[in-house]
Amino acid sequence: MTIRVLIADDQEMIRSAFGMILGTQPDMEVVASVADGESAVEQARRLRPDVCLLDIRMPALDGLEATRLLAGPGVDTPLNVLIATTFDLDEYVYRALRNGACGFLLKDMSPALLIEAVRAASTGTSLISPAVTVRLLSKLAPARQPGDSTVDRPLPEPLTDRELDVVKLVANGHTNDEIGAKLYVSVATVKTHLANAQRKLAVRNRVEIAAWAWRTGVVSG
Amino acid sequence: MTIRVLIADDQEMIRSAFGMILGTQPDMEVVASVADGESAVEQARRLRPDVCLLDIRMPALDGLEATRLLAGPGVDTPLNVLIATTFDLDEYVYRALRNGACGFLLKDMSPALLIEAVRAASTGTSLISPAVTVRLLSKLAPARQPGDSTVDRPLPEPLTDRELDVVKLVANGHTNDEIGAKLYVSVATVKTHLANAQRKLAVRNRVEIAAWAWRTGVVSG
DNA sequence: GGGCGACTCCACCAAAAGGTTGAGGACGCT
DNA sequence: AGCGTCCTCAACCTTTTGGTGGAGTCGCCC
Repeated sequence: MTIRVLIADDQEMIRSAFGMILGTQPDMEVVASVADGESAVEQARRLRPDVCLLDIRMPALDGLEATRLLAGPGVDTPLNVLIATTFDLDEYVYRALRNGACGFLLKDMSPALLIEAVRAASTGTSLISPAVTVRLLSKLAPARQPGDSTVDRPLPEPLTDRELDVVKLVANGHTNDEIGAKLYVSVATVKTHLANAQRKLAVRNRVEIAAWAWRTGVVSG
Repeated sequence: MTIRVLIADDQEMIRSAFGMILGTQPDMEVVASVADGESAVEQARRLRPDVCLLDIRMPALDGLEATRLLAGPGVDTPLNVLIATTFDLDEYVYRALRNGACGFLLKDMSPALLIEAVRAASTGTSLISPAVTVRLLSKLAPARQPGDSTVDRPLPEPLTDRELDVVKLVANGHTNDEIGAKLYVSVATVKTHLANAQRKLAVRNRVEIAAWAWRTGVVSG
């Protein structure tokens, strides 16, 4: 069960380097190697490789648009797309991921990482260059900073199960009335839980409660 | 310039497996191998390894707390900590990263990935297990789903600059009064902007406005 | 059996947010 | 000049939230 890879990059050098790296793996095979976005989309649709390794800067159609055409929302049978680029711009990362890419690599990565990324992509999972990951993380969890007071040490007073239920619903934008209805309790109860949670989390209103819930991952997207 | 690694895991098997994997690399050296959190912190402080590879479930002191002690906010010379665990829980991921860990690995990863992660960690950069990354990404950019309607299309009615200012402050948990003070406008103005933003985003209250702001990355952390 | 914590609920009040309508000034575009 | 958009503000009212204090039930543990 070999992993079939399509490589798209306008630089001949890069294409052959990637080809050589992947060629060292017995279970990987480069099925196409093209120099522009239009050919990439064309070949990808015809050959349906397990992984499409796309550069961003390409003639005719850039890698981000190509990604959207191959893996974006609305595509019925999306392919696994891995973006590899020299340019480490947030804008690129976001657009790539939103367009359905399942990986974002910088060209200064090690060969071993490329191989791991391709392997991950072939199963639809994601792997992102360390340097990029650091920045993505900083958006999820503020970066480590000496003297930072907003630490995530375990709460001195942990939330009870019921409080957590209420907090989750608050984070989803529900009013106290709705929460009461959903949990089959009165509004008074909801308010009690909320007040307690508010005290325990040391926050001032429900928006901050919701913020805590989003930050810590108690609720998700 | 070898990379000195400390391994902490309560399972003898895991410790030796990790040791063997890292041992295959000429530039890596396991300088300590301990079975509980307290020893891990102790040895790490004494030996100052380049990378600390910690399990979460450990006697005496769990890996998350150990991470905080070695790399958390307030530590003057933080060490590079890599968390490796069997349990893929969001709660763990967030706490680990907030406590200063620069990586989060699942124990079902490939040896090659472990090596890459250690190498990345030794320079302070991050690498996260593919499976975990997928979920982290889904918080940044909604996951690809055929027929998904929550796509990254631009809003039919885009927010104005001022509305965005207000939205950001809402997402940070401020009241309308505070927002007015910060932006040097009256509360009435804040309410107007907020009402407009609410209509444009098609949401029902400020918590959902905040949720939108976090989802789309208008505000971070 | 007494204590404790979690969960439930009530009343009352103050503060904040949400909804509506209207209106004036600044700016750019045609 | 006329038009539209954005930003600003106001008055008025309803709904929702936040704050405080109290109170009853249940299950668990010592």
